[in-house]
This record gives sequence, structure tokens and C-alpha cells, in this order.
Amino acid sequence: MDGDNESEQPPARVRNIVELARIAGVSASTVSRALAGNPLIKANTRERIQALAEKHGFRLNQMASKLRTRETRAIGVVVPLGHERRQHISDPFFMTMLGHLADGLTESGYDLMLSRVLPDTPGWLDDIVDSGLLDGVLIIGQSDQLDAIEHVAQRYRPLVVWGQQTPGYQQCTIGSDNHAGGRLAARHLIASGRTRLAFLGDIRPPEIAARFAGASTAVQEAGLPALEALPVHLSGEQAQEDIATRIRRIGRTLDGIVCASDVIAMTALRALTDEGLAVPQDIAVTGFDDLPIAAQTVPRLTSVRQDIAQGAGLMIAALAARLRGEDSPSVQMTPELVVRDSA
Amino acid sequence: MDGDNESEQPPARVRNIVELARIAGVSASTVSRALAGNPLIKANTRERIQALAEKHGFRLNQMASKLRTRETRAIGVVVPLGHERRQHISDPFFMTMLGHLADGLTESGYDLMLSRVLPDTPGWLDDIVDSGLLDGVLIIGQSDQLDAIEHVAQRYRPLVVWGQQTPGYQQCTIGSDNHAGGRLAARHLIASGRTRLAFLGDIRPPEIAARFAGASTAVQEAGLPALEALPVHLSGEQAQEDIATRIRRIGRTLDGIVCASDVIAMTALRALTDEGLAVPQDIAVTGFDDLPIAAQTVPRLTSVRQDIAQGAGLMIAALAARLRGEDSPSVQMTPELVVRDSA
DNA sequence: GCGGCTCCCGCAAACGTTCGCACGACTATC
DNA sequence: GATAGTCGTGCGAACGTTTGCGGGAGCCGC
Repeated sequence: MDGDNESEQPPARVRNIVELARIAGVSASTVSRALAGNPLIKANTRERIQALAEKHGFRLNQMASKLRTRETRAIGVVVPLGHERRQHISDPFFMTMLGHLADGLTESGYDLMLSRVLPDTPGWLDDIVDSGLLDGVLIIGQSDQLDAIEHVAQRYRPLVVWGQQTPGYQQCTIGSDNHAGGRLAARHLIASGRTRLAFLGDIRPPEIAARFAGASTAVQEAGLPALEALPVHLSGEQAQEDIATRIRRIGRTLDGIVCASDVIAMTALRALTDEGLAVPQDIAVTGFDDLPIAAQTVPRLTSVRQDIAQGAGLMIAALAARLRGEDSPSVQMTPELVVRDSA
Repeated sequence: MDGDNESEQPPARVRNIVELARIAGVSASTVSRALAGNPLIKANTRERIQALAEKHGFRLNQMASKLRTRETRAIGVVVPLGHERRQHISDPFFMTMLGHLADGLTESGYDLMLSRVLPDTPGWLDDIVDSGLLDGVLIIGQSDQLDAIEHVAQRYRPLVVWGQQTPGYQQCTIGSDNHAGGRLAARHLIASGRTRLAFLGDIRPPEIAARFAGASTAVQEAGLPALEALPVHLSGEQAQEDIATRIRRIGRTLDGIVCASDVIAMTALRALTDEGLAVPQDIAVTGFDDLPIAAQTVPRLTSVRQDIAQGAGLMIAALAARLRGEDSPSVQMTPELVVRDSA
């Protein structure tokens, strides 16, 4: 460790267990057990071998180890980009979720394998779950792949999905009650006297569809004309363009916008300002997600809060249960409206 | 595929190549070659076996395959959280970078293994590169681990780092010219008549240190009093608190702030507004990174642009070269000041 | 001095692939 | 009809671990 020249010329790196066994004058099995801390091996040989491994910079080949034990200790996190043909994972919500999942999985001693996948081949999810590389899979967002996911979920247990729970589907889904969230947002706008509302966002993903449905319900309950959905891309430069165009075209005919996400809301805020419309005086805007940036915008965004950290925790817990062979039910988290300045 | 009851009762799933070989009435080697599309196998047996595999839902076990071929086709992406003890990857910059890396790696047919690591054990990086799971490693941000990284880089070639190139260090570093960027920002403030400047951000990571140094240079060149660095956390709720406190305490004594990142700048914007200070009239603010949100804030953020997509591309290209055994030099990208409304 | 016990350790068979080599069958050549 | 050449397939040894089982060495008690 602190020798003078033994650290100058480090000993040849050892590549496998048998080499180290030869050096230690024992068998490969003994080395394997020693490194695993197996108490079958006498304490001092064990330490001697561990020291030797350290000295030669030896580390077990995980690939071989995992093959042998049939346990990979790795979880796949997949983001299907079905409805978003832009080849990019950019939505801050997904990214934040990913961050939390990374935290939680690392803590539980799992590696995280990230798959951004354009689901155009039929067996895309089978390719992932049957790769032999993963103990389980987490899917962030159902995109337009509800059925494809369901098909695999029928036979592959350690699969947990972030998204919208849908009647008739068995997949273990963790997510907010998007319908309630959408309703919450719209009711808030209506309660403050807004009557000419619109919904901004692509309603193809089930999560968003539910938000839209919730908002529509509120609008209907208030006896207002049916809510219109204005599809825009979820993110990217394209989205900015879309949103700006929408706002320019019909912004002045509205007095309230329910946005499908905070990112869309932020962009809308910007576009409205450019158009000379004051928020919330001329038009009120609500977001969805309550990302940290929602509190930083000017004006601050009123948003439907999804507790991402909790969501990530629930996903990991559900997956852990399934890995233990237990069954874990879907969970719908109750969203909460955070009222700030934009509505 | 479209048969009536053959899809009702799907054939038993085949778990390995020898089972499929028995069904096909051939040897395991033939199956292996057939699935690999090896032309050595007669065309119609090849197709017959492929069809059989499809029918039984068989997929090669990647773990075994990778062990045998000693090629993993997986790249590790690691985010060291040395200076940020908050156990979370939240910085949008990192996240965006990660998204682009995911895109690029997927395109090149590589899997991405994400490691968020708290580097408190000495061999943390060795554990990763010697795991036998990865063909190469990308590090996003040097944190306070410059030396640890360097030590591994000396012996492990397929390693590319996003960060600040530092004299005397051999690691292949891709990054912006942070010094130039910091200088650019400060000069812009000075050119618009600002004289009482400060730098907002934790200057321990080398990237940030260079930005600070660049800004200091500009300040010095203008003959102004030495620039002070106000350390704050990079992100999270802690950061908001930090920044608000800083602003409250000394905001009124300043007329320009060079921020270490856009996120910090956004939060500063918010805090300044709360304090009743007008941006840019009372005080000018510059960001760094030019994330998409920089264009969405009110007022729009003047920021030093880093082309993240290009950066990700360069990292992947450099890694690819190293995987081919070629040598790839470090690259410093020239940053560009994007002037908007905040300064 | 012999049986039985405990304590360590080694042997060898897996895990599921890939690939060099050898080998059988079949056509073409003289 | 024997020989060379081609084509397609099978045999078996790797890749680097883990682990059930068996067995040798040492100790104890009778």
C-alpha cells in the first residue's frame, strides 16, 4: 500500500480467477468463495486472497458471474418514443423521473440500463425482456404502445409502467390520477370566472388523454361549450413553433388554457407575452407536473403537482415486490393543484 | 402469424439454443450460425430455423453471447456526484446531455448503462471499467474527481470525459472552452456599463472554475476590482435557498451577475424579481449553457451557448475512435454568447 | 490405535453462447 | 470408378464464474 517501489511498478493485472488462484496457490473455487466473503474459507486465507486481488487490481468478471448465477442485478428503464418521432428524450419530466429512478435503483444495488426505443418493430419489448440482461423492466410513459406493453405484461411479471391505468389492462401501472388532475386544473380556471378554455397538448398518449378527459368533464359540468384539444409536440423546437402558431391564431379568443405539461405551459407563457397578452389578467394558464422550474417562471406557474420522487419510489417498490415473486397492484396517486400566479 | 388457433395456444417458449436445435433436428452450432445469418448455413435451413425461433419466441441470451465474444456492445455513462452530496442527478444540462448520448449510442447499436455514483470509495471508477460489462465509458462532468479519473485514464483507453481540459492531464476531454465562455459573459456585462459584478456558482468543479477564471480575466482587463465567487449548490431546493439568500444579502450592491449555469440564472432571476430589482435595468444577468428554457424565461436569458448535441456527438465519435484502437484528441468547442434580454 | 467428528478446500459440472476444425456427402473431372 | 474439390453441418473447446459434493487433514474420545 505504502511501499516505496511496489507501487511504482504495479504487479501485472490479473484477468481471471484461475490466474489469481495460481498465484495464491489455491484452487479457483477457493478464490471465488474468498472474494465472496464466504465463511467456509478460513479467515486468514480469505484475507490473504482478498489482499492479493486488491494488489493485482483484480475484479470479478460480472458478465460471467451473472451468466452463472442467472441474476443480473440490472433493471431496464425504457422510454418508448412512439408518438414522438423526434428522436430525442428531452422532456424534463422524463428526465427527472429517470434521475430519481437512477437514485433508487442504485440504492437497491441495481444497475440501470437505459433504452430509448422507437417502437416500430413488433417485438421491441420482447427483445428487451428476453435479452437475458435484465432482472426487470420499468417503462416510462406508455406513448402509443399500450397494447404492445400489455401483451408482454401478460407473461413477464417484473414489469412496471409509469402511465395511465386503463380499464381492461392488467399491466402494473403507477401514475397520477390524470383525470382528476385535468379536472382540478379546469375547475380552478372556471372558478376564477374563465369561460373560453382550450387544452394544449397531444392527446394520443393515454396519460394526456386522461388529463384532457378530466378537463372536459369539468367544462361540461360547468355547462360550457365542449373543450377543444390543440395538439402540439411535447418538446423540442418543433413544439415552440407549434405553440406559438396556436397562440397567435386563437390566443385572443381564449381566456384560459389547460396545458398538458409544464414545459408546454412555459412555452405558452412566452408566446402569450410575445402576443401582448397578460397572464393571468387577459388569459390564465395552468401547467401539469409542477416541475421545479414551475416555481421559477414569471409569472409563476399554477400547476397540477405530480410527486415524481414518490412516483419513482412506488415504481421501484412495485418492481421489487414482483422480483420477490409477490404481486403488486397498480397505484394511482392523487394529484394536487398548486396555485401560483399564472391562474 | 395469422393462423386461427396456433396463436391461441402459443408453443412452449424455448430457453436456449440446444433446445431449439433439438426441435429443428440440427446441432446447436447450426442454430447459432443460422440466427446470426451466417451464409455458411444453407439458405432454406437458415430460414427454417429463424422461423422456428420466431414461432417459439426464442431470443439469444445476450449475457452468454457477450461473455463468449468478449464484446458487450454496451457503454457506461457515469455521472460522478462528488461535490454535490445531494443524492440526485437533476441538472437539466446533464439530463439533456444524457438524452443526446442515449440517442447517439442507440444509433450506433450500443446499450447505455447509467451509473450515478457517489465517489467515496477509492476504486469506484475501476469497479466500473473492470466490470467486464462495458466496452467503454463516458463520464459526464469531472466533479472533484479529476485525479481519480486521470489515474484510470492512464491505463484504460476507451474513456472519454465531458468537462474541462486541464494542463498536465491526459484524459480525453470534450467540452466547451469554459474560460473563453466566462470571459465572453463578463465582457458583455462590462461593455454595457456594468461595473459591480459577481459570479454565482460553486467553483470546485473544473468546468466552473474555468468559467470563473475567464470572467475574472475580463474583469481584470477592465481594471475593475477582483471578481467574487458566491458558491451555491448546483440545483435542488437547497440551491434556491442559497441563491435567494445571496441575492437578498448583496443583490443591491451589484449591477451584474455572471451565473455558472442557466438553472442558477433562472433562479437568480426569480430571486431578483422577488427583491424588487428589475432585470436588466437594475441588474444584468447572464446564464451558461443556453438550454432551451433560456429562451423561455421572462426576461429571456442572455447565455453562453454550449452545443450539447454537438458535444454528445463529439464524445461518441471520440469513444468510437478509441474503440477502434485509434487515438482521439481532446476537443474544446468554442462557446458563443447568445444575447437576449437579461443582459 | 481406531472410528467419528469438524473444518477447509478441490474437482468438476454447470450457465448459454460462438467458432476453429474436422468430417461426411455430393458434384465435377479425367 | 477413384480422386480432388466444394458445400453444409456437427463436435467440442472455449469465455470466467459459482456451487454441490466429496474427501483429506487434523483433533477428540474411547
